[in-house]
Amino acid sequence: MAKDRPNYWLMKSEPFKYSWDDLVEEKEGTWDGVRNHLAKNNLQAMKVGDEAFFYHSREGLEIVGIAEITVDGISDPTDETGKWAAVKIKPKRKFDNPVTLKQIKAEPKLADCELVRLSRLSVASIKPDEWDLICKMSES
DNA sequence: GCCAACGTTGGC
DNA sequence: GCCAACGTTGGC
Repeated sequence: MAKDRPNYWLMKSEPFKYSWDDLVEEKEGTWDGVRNHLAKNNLQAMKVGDEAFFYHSREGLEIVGIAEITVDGISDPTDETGKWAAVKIKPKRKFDNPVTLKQIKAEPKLADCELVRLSRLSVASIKPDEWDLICKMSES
């Protein structure tokens, strides 16, 4: 348990559509509405216990906290064709200091992460060392 | 509000 | 199967 690290992800949401506070209020939220194949692949690769950064796009442009996957591999309830995937998440920890996109771009080690490279991808994967670094950045 | 990047669609 | 046109997304 201790040595096996979960997978790490980054989930983007527009705060006026679905914000971190909305998730906290709901206690558990379904991450649906994804209509991008790469993002779908990432969603399907998620497992219960994986952790994901919660990122506010368009407004804020910062990672505001960490969510945990509570249910994996469900089909998107908003999709009638049944082709798209979704997961359920719950808030795990809010960052003391949100990590902004500007900070991430200013960090050479994060310059080639999926968030920066594929700015339009709504569900990106995060490497463990990138995860650690961003967590550290949120503490200072 | 603008524009660049990317995905999708449709004509050939 | 290629590629141009178009729509959408997201950073600025």
